[in-house]
Amino acid sequence: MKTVYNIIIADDHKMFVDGLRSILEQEEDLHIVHTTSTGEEVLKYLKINQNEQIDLLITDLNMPGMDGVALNKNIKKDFPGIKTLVISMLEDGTKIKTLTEDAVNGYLSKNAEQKELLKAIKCILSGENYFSTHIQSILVKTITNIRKTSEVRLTQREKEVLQLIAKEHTTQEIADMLFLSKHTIESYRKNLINKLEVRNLAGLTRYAIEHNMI
Amino acid sequence: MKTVYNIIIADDHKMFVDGLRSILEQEEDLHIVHTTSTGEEVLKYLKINQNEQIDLLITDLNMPGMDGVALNKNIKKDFPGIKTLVISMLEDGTKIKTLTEDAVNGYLSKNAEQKELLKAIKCILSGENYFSTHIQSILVKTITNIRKTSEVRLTQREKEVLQLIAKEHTTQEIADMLFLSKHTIESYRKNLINKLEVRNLAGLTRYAIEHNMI
DNA sequence: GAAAAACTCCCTGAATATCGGGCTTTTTAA
DNA sequence: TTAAAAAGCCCGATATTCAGGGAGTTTTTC
Repeated sequence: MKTVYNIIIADDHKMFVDGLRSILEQEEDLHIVHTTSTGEEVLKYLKINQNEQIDLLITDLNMPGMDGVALNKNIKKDFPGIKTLVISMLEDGTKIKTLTEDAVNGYLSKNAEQKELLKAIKCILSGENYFSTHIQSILVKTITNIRKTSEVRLTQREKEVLQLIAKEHTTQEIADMLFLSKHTIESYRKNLINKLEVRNLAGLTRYAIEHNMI
Repeated sequence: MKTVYNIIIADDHKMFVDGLRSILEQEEDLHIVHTTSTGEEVLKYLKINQNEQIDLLITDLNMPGMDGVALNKNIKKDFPGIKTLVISMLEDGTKIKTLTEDAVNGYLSKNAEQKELLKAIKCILSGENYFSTHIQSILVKTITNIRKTSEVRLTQREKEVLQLIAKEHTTQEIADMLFLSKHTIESYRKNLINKLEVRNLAGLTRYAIEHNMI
């Protein structure tokens, strides 16, 4: 008896999907049943074709609308039987971390070789997870880094004030906006400078932008 | 007589190269003679194999080391007979503009269809340039936008000062670094605030970051 | 229910930034 | 080539930020 695995591909870069298809079509036991360019379409397809047995979803990370992270989460919630392999341009540690927490089965960079792609797919279909040593090291780095930076967690109020500071508002203005004394805002400002280990307003602004708070 | 066109592909995403190859291999008149993952390799290959007639270079925009923009420029300088087609993930208006100024023959987004890819290649090989209407509109938008923002062009000195300001340096420090009076730096600061139409240090920092000057 | 964290407010002096001027030199364009 | 514009430079007055404290109230967390 010959097993054929059913695969769905989600990627808004059609050229990439075409490439992926031509690679997978060379394998006799891999069958692409559907390709979409958004995460929403995948879920819609699965809901309509519940009778169809899908084994693997290969998805891009960055897509318009529902991205790979959200899609993976939804899949694992509603269709836990489907394995997921995320393939991405970038090696975004935070997103990889979230994906692993959501039980993704593998992560591959788009600069991986054809050989590695097939290896990952085979690996996942046989029940194991696949993460290259490189991805693993990124994951570890991210987790340890998060642990380090999570010590400087800001409170809601602090975030609020920081945002307004970065938006060029003066202390007095912020005080008026939040119905607080200007002394209070000055305290926040001081605390933020301490907590974030910056020297001045420029540092605060940079922090705010880098943590996309504006 | 049957013409076969020789093509070189440069992209650090091997999976994409594989996909591209399998698409192009279906065409009888297209022949991939070489694939590389960096721009430097392309130039090296061309220098060594001068006798070989290359018709088209298909290159990614974002690559480690020499990127697509620099590669295109070098190709057009040293091997003006070779047509170039840049394929990129992102639709970066500024880079597209630079590319057109450097006589690139076509620009394609990676989310283009297989059909469009072949159309673009055929178009370029027949002597025309290929830019989709979408890319054209981005180009126009970028150019008009540049014209708009070019009114607030900063001098070299201003950029230098702005950078240092955004890096949390105080006026005195910057003055020391640039061997200028602190009053001078204060003037720059003032002028920058005027020119960039911001209110304070936070605005300057944001501008610097948004125009990736740090 | 106690301890910790968050939130609020206040003070002072020193440092720094901001604003409104004006001046000379270099570059650009009519 | 010669004005006009831009770049580079400086000053003083005022406003704001920064650093160092202290201290009471409310909310979370254990």
